[in-house]
Amino acid sequence: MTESKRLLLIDGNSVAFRAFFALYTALNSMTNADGLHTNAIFGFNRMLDIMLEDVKPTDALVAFDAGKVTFRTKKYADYKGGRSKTPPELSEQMPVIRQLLAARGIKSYELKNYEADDIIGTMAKQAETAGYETTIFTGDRDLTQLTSDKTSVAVSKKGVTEVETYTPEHVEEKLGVRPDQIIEIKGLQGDTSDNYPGVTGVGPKTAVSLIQKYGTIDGVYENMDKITAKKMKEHLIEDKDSAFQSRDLATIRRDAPIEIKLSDLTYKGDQQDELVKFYQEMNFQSYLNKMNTDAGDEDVLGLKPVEFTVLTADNLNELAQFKDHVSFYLEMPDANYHTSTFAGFVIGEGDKWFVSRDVELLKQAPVKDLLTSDKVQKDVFDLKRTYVGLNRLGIHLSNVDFDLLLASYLLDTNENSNDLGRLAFQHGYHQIQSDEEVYGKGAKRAIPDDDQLFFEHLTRKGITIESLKKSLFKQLDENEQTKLYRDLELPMAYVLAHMEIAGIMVDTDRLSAMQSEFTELLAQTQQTIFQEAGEEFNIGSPKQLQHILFEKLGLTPIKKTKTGYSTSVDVLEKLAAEAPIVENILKYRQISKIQSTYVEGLLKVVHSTDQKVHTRYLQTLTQTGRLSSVDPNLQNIPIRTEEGRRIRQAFIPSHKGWQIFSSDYSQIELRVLAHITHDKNLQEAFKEGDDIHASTARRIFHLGPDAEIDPNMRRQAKAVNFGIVYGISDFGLSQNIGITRKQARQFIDTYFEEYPGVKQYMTDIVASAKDKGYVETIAHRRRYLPDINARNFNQRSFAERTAMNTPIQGSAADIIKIAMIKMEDAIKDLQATMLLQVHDELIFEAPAEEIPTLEKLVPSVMDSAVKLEIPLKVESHYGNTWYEAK
DNA sequence: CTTTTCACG
DNA sequence: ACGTACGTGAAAAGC
Repeated sequence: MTESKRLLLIDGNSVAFRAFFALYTALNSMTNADGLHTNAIFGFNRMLDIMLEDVKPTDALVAFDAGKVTFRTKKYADYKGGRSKTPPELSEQMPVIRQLLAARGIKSYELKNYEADDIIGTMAKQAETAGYETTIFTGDRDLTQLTSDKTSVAVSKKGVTEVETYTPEHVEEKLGVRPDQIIEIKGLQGDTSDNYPGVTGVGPKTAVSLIQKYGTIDGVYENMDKITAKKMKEHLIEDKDSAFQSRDLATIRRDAPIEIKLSDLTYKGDQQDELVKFYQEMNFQSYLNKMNTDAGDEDVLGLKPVEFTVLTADNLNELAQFKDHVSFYLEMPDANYHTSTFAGFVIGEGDKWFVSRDVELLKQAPVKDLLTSDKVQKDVFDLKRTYVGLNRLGIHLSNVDFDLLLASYLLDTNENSNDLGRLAFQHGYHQIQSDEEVYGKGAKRAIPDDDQLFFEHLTRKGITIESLKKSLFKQLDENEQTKLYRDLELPMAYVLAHMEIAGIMVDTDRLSAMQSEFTELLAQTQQTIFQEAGEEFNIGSPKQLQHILFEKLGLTPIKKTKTGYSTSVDVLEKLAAEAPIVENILKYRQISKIQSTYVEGLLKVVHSTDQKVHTRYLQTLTQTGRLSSVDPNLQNIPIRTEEGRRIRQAFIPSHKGWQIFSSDYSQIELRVLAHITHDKNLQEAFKEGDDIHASTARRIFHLGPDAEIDPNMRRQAKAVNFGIVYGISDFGLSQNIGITRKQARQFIDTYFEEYPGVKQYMTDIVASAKDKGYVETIAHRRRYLPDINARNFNQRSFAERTAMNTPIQGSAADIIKIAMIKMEDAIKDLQATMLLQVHDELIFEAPAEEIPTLEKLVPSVMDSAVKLEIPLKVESHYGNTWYEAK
């Protein structure tokens, strides 16, 4: 060998398929002048770039499937039967992908009666003989059977850029068998997506263990006398033909009658003229100028130049030109905008953009007037962040019309990002880079020193906000989400900003006292555990704990995790009777959790300036419309155990003589369920003011109206009610309350008989989700469920449960948000301040003399937030600390 | 950077 | 037969 040859073999259909779905959300925004969809072509090209860069091939081939009929379908008519057909939006792109390949100097090939796999298998074999290094690129894991010393298989995982590369060692590590044994596994377990059966009752686990033992399917049948499991043996005998046939179907051919030779595969590289023409036809601006041609005036990344003016004290007055409208972006490099430094800002409209690193300028009249004006509309990215940032500079942002981040979140909770550039890309706008690309990531992330670079990026942010406004508003309108945006989420951003800025006072002395107390307790418990274990070890390490419990002390493992035996609470509780050490470990875990996460964690984030914690509510994160809380998370402060609950003693009012006041919705999710299902029986219980879990117990256990409900029945009924809200499964319920799956099934069946409206709703909502692809809340909040029609049972089941749960959890989130907006207005003349929201609960601080007013006012605002078919119920508590407000 | 565990609704 | 409850965030360990 004089020079090394590197061959790149690409599975054209499977990669195109991956590219299409990776950019599925961009489907409608990516079309060329002729209306041709281009997302798969674009994605394919991106993936191609990555592979070419990675492999630097001397030779390359893209193999395509020749059509539906192959030698496999001739042998087995149902092969790949039942597959939903390729979407027309993808089919139309397939021939164009071949044009792309031609322009990029790569040969494509297909062969009648054979699949792309077989072409690749055959070519890879020839290449091996000829001493080539081969890389196969595909979206299909089945091709990993072709790995060898000379051949690796790169499988695209998710998105366009993520790839997992398989070598024989990696295959063995991941699957537990050698590459050549993959077909044996497939023969036994079959393949649902290719639609061949294998052996009944044999799934991946069984198949792998059989092949590990006997090497091949032939080996299995030669050793039938050693197989003791009766049912499995019967199935193996029964399905013997099927096993061999399935293996045959799974086997990629390495001797397909291909008419091309290795020497035909030379990678010629980009055909400049042809490729320019192609990119122009596809409207691929970014690629066009990556090629460094003069076909446009963009830079290497395909970005058109932008113009900006650096704002100074001398040209401030130019801002007076903006009379009706500006886009504004305030750059704060750290995620936490309560403490972040300020890096700069951009403000402007159309082709007039002003930028600066000096945020002090914002305090000057012309800029400040613009931002606070009720006449000039502002468009931003992340209103709450911008509001809090400006508030720190003494500027009260007002009259925001468009928030790109918020609007985008409402349109699709799945495809959302806090990165303006990345989010813009998802909406089909490419004239900006992501922050990650410009600023870097991880430890290297930094605002560039280069003014030109930084200011251009800022300017593009302003332009991006302006450019996407119209289209996103239009989409909100089409989704009937304008009201949700304008009357709910946009006002919500201000309310949350006010709450975050207010913060809640922390009694650090109290926390410090608890810290010493827990340190002592932990030390004691630790010593006891070491004695019981007979050695010292790190109790906080699951790995070391496993060793002590299951190896040294010989306790029985109950549950496995990916890496070993589980030591979680439910496991330890079952083991508690076997050894006293277990109880102590549970105690240690509980205290050390409270100590590290709450006592020490909270002390770390108290602002030294005001002795308060200022959380950030993430308004655009959850899939259901709930808020989440970070830095610190104030939505998971302990309450269920007394030791933990004491943390709440450290949350106190910020003024002397004030109280903490809290109101929570009682059973809001079940009430929402009663409302949206219209179930008569469930509604009746709420209208009568019954104890809902007792009422459910009465029904599912068929008890008379006067019968006593014992606590255990009520507990079980409560679990059933929870299960219903979560999208019930018999397994889940059985696990939760420790009954058999059969009993759980019985409970569920009875529940549905007693509450037929609920049953009907569950059926309908799943059907509707399958039909429309999304579910909605009462305020038209939307959640798309791409997996609702998945062939994979687990993915599909998960999506179905989500379809049942999201309208309930999400509508409850809508309700409390509406209440919060009304609340801010209702208490505006009081000194009382709203501080926290914990999903179904609002927490305030107020002077003691206002408590009687709040006791009437707050519940009335909350229970009248929306009109449902059943009443809402609110309970209130107050005290000197959050702990006492119970 | 991922995994495990555990805190909340 | 599959392998699960729904929605979150933080800490620590161990790669």
